[in-house]
Amino acid sequence: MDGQDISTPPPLPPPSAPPLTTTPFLFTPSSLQPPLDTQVIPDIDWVSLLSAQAFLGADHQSKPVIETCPSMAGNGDDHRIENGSKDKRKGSRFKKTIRPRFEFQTRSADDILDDGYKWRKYGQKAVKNSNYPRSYYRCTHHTCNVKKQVQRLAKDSSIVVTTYEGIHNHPCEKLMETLIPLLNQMQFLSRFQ
DNA sequence: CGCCTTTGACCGGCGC
DNA sequence: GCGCCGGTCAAAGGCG
Repeated sequence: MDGQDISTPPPLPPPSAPPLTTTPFLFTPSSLQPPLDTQVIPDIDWVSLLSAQAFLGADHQSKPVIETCPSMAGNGDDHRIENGSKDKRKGSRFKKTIRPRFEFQTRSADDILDDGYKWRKYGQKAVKNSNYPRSYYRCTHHTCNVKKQVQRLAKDSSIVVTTYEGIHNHPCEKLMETLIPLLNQMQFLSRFQ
């Protein structure tokens, strides 16, 4: 368990909504090098993705849907191994767990996509075989430990590769702001059917 | 003053 | 065992 209470209402919306502000949207996981033991679902659309993420919210640990990879534990639980630590570093003392992970590409001039969540950058690294650094972000919500990585494609610098890892355990306020008037309108219209 | 980014150092995993 | 590499920490500085 990653520390979040998955018995209570599943996270609404999905861990990270598709970037609404970037066009055109590309989803071409097959063009990427999947990390480790990832399972890539080709030709995924966001409708199925949203369904998948809803499912992940209900039972993401036993049945990761999009991609999985060994990763540092998180989402609230501290999985640090407590033996003989010389320093207080967290990253090096987490045991591996499986966390849901998926990635997509967008063609955008901006590295940072407005996905409705608030992120804090905690690192940047130059990676091999790429002229562009990889940036590491963490969700700023205090109980949420979702991370994302952002990197431009070496072959096409206009494409940004974003990798999300983990499940948000809190609602996306921006998305709710958008959805609530829509839901109200749908309720209103449904009375005439 | 609080939050954020930047950046060098550190760590574990992995291949040889 | 060693070196490379990716991921993370945390101090320092910037900004509103």
